[in-house]
Amino acid sequence: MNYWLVKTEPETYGWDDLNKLGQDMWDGVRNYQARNHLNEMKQGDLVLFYHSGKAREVVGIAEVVRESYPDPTTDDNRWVVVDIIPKEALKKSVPLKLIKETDMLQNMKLIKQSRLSVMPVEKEEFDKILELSTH
DNA sequence: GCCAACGTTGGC
DNA sequence: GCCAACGTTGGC
Repeated sequence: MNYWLVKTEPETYGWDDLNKLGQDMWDGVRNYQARNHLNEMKQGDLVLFYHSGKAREVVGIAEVVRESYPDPTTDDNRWVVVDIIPKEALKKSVPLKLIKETDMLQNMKLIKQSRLSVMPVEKEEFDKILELSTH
């Protein structure tokens, strides 16, 4: 199983929106690197759900329930989506600031490549963020 | 509101 | 094929 992180502007589409819908497709990705990561996602993979902009924190965990297929919101066949469901809200969201202050998380693409919207996360990093969310 | 990072576009 | 110009993202 693999681990991922996706970013979204909560004012446009946030964790609450996904929860209201129960399941949704992750559409709108228009960047090759992010697209390639979507293509690598497997059913059952877990996805950290990050709010960018004003919030800047990881708020929940989603699960991939359908692997990549052509993005129905465009005729351009270069782009794909996956379907995800909300799995678990973090007890306490984990702010970017805390991630930056945590030694083990220094190599996260979230820090190193701040514009990337879909990125892989190491299991150790995933577990560490869950740990940070409990206290 | 500013700016760094980085992707895309278009002229040559 | 290179690179300058420009647009967008996202942190500060």
